[in-house]
Amino acid sequence: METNKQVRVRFAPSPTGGLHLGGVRTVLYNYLFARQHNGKFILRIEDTDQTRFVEGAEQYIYDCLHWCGLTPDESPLTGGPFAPYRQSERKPIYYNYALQLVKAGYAYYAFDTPEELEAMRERLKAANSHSLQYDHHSRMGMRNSISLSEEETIQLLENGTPFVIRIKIQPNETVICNDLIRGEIHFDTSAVDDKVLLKADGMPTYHLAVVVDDYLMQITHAFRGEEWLPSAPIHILLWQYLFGLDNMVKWAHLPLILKPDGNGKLSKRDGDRLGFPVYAMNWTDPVTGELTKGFKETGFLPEAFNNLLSQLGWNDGTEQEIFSMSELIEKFSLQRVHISGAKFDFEKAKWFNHEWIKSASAKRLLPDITTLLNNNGIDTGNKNLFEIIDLIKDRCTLLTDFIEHTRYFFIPPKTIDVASIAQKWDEKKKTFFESLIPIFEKAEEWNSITIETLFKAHASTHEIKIGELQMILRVFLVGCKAGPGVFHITTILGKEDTINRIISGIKQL
RNA sequence: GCCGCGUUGGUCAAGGGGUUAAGACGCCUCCCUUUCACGGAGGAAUCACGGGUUCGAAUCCCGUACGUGGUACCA
Repeated sequence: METNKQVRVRFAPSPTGGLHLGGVRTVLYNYLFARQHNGKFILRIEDTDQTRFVEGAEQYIYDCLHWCGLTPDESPLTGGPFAPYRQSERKPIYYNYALQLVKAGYAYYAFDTPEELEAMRERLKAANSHSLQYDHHSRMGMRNSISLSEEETIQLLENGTPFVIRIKIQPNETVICNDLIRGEIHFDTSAVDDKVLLKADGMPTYHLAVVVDDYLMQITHAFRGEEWLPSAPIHILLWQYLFGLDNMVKWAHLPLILKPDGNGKLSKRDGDRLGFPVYAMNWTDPVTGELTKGFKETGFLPEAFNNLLSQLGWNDGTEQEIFSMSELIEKFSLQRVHISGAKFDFEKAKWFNHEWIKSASAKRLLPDITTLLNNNGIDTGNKNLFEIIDLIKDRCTLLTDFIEHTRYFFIPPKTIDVASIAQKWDEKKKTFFESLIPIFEKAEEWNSITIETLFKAHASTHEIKIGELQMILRVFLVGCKAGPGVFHITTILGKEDTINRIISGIKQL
């Protein structure tokens, strides 16, 4: 074990649109691990499938990582010592390695057309074969450099016949994946198929590209979703054939994030169906124009998003659930990453956000809230938003809740909830409020304590219980029975606004 | 079908031979507040099943069931 090697980890997404929360969690774990070990976090773009190119998808990934604060040390954007970091720009590299494998007898040319492959599967299905794979059973019946004579192969190659390069899997061998999270996993190569390594367009498949690039970019640890586990033997064999097992990355397969109801991997569709975001940020499909909501726009704080993601598959063994980024960097450990998948619970996700909003300073929240309110037609210019945020943040689970909870500070209620106070309203109370106005007008100081004192003194001279009066005042000011202490509200509203709303309220009853 | 992985309340989970099987979310009750929250105090609810091993199993072993991932010239 080369313990002195600098830790280098990578996130290698395919830019096909949207960034799933599971992807962000993979980024997070990579990032935490890199920071904890003073290593490097690399972003590599796996764009080898040219048929799946999506406009803007790569930029979107940068935007998401930026919002989350999980920015890579090396990427196509920032560059780095192992550039290029976009696989489409590394195309020639892979061909040479594929060729090397063919020469060594670990891979071979295959000339089968998609139709022939389909026919093969049909044939195997009809024969009741328990494997429908292109493998040691079936490859002799196909058109490839193993089944064909050398002359035929050369002829086909010289004729420019389209070909792929497939790995040649030897049956009856055991490949062991030593997973950092799950321990030893054994695979019998008899059940592994001859996967395509190099496609007919000269691009590598994922299998070849990860191995080659992880080696070339000196990656030390490879974290990826559990869905990759079945193809691990291919990658391990490739490492063995190309670069040696001693140089191989250490693998860690992360548990899946499952849909809340039923079972299966959480997908964008589940979010649409159940009404919660799955992507980090809003994503608009450039072709269909369809918008998929993101956590950011739903009103999540990036601190909360990272925090909740960190707990979806890991905990530190104590009762602590709220972690700052620096705590996570300090405490994260692969040993405590779970083995089994977790169903995503949006209620719990919101709880995390609520906790972060409650403990956030008004200063931290101010820029986000200002933008949010302004975008929603609320002019915050003449009021102390700082103070308002402090007053109401406890009742905001999502950032977007600030709209509803701050609106009445800026905009007088058009109508008030008459029904909630109508029964308590009588001539005596009307007189009380009418005579309250000149008292307020004459008030020299306008703060929560003096207003309350004035109000209560006036109530006692009228011999009315203050409770009901406060409720009425609240509805006059806010429009409904909600919000923080009513005298705090009058303070922020100011004398003029308070009096105007009382006058307006009396008129509506 | 075949191969891999998994299974502690509704959900997230701690616990890895002896525990009254933590805690959190959600739900319910009460207190605080003549509002809504926040906060506080309680409550209901769990080791998939069957065999072993053991004085003793949620914990170790083997089966079974169920779930899930893969089985593309997608990643």
